[in-house]
Amino acid sequence: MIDDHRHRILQAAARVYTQHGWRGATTKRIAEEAGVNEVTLFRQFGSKEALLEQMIRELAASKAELRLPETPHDPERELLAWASAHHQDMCGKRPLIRQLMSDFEERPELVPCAVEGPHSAMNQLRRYTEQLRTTGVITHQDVLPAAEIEAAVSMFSGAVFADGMNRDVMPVMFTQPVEDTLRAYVRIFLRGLHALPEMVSPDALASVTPTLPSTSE
Amino acid sequence: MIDDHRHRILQAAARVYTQHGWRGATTKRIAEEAGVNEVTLFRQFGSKEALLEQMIRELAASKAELRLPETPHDPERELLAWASAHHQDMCGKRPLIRQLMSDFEERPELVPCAVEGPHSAMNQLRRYTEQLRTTGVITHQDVLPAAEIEAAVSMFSGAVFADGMNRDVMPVMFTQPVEDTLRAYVRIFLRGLHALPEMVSPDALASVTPTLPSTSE
DNA sequence: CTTGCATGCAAGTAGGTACTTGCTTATCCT
DNA sequence: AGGATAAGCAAGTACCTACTTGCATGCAAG
Repeated sequence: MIDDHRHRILQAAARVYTQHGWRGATTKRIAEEAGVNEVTLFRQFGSKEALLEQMIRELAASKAELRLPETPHDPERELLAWASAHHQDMCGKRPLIRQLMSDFEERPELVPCAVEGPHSAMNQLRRYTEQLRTTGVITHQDVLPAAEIEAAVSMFSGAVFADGMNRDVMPVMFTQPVEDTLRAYVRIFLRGLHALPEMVSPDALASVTPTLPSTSE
Repeated sequence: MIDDHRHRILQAAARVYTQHGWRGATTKRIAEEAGVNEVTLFRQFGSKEALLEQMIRELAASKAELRLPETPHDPERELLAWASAHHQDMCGKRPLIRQLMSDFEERPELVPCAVEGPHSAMNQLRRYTEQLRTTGVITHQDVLPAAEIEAAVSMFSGAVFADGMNRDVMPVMFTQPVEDTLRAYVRIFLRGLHALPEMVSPDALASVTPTLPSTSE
């Protein structure tokens, strides 16, 4: 019974915080939303700050349930699944994320727990990409600097993040449906890594030119 | 004198709003920050809402002063300049943008004016990319669907946005310095459009294989 | 010189905020 | 049956919030 109350209060706090932010999430509103007396809230959590912090920690801990395979088999399909899962997860949490980011200025202690989810997601992508390199899916590794691989990873995950965060408010900037867009992101990512068949087959290519530097610096 | 006061109040409002958000930007704080009496603020602007709205409209109107050339000459250099300018512009407004995005839930009327800047920036990039296509810098146009070009544009600008917004709170996710990262984004973008020399020269390529579909659908 | 006008200052209004206290009621465990 | 525990309710505290009012001051144009 008591756990049930705590749970309901935490859920109510999440809804109210998501809509109105830290300052707008008044104890009165949260109590009404949870259908409990305002005093109960203080008896259970001690203070508004403690309540909101616990709620945020719990919500931030939940992340998209998707593991990229240890060894890549079908990169396009697997990366699309990764992108879709995280895009969807982020769309669900979008208003919460927006409120959180605005609170970073006043409550920097929120940063670490808010950042944990995206961080682990990106590390998964990093490891997967490393596997692409070691298993030879990425051709021309010799001329592709490691920094550029790293940048491709952050570019890809950054684009997924930006799409999820901004699509609702800037429809003119995201003209294609989500799934098509993500598919294209995956292809551009892979092509950026030389992990997609280029306009000529790798075998034929090797016989034509030895190795051509890809940079023009 | 009176315009000077209005200006100082607007600037103070921007600073306070940036730090504390809409609810935290109290008239008392703004007046203190501006060094004027709180009553002056009401006599000049009528209400807190009117003041903040005007301030946001003015700030959102200012955007990075950089025009991509009508006809591309050195895409890598020009796109890097574009990305750098907008990244820097966004870093300057980062706390403001974060607050704005959190207010979208409660004050949707802010959306249009907040979105105007990024929108015009992306349209510039769109036009420039179209020029890349029509002037033939983008090879293999025949096999590159228009939707994928559009996705590349939103991927590139999304990545620049995500980098500018998140780099400060997630240093582990952005390991390389800004300038290097943006340069890599540009290269991956161009490679994604087949606008960078591939591992084999286009001439040699044409003689080896006729045209190979690039998609695996 | 005096008539406006923008400002400062002190005070007040009406409501909201987090949080507390004292008391009553319902429930569960032994 | 009895005693601990958690909940509800009404009221109150001390402070903050946007916003108003009345009055005194300074300054600039007629």
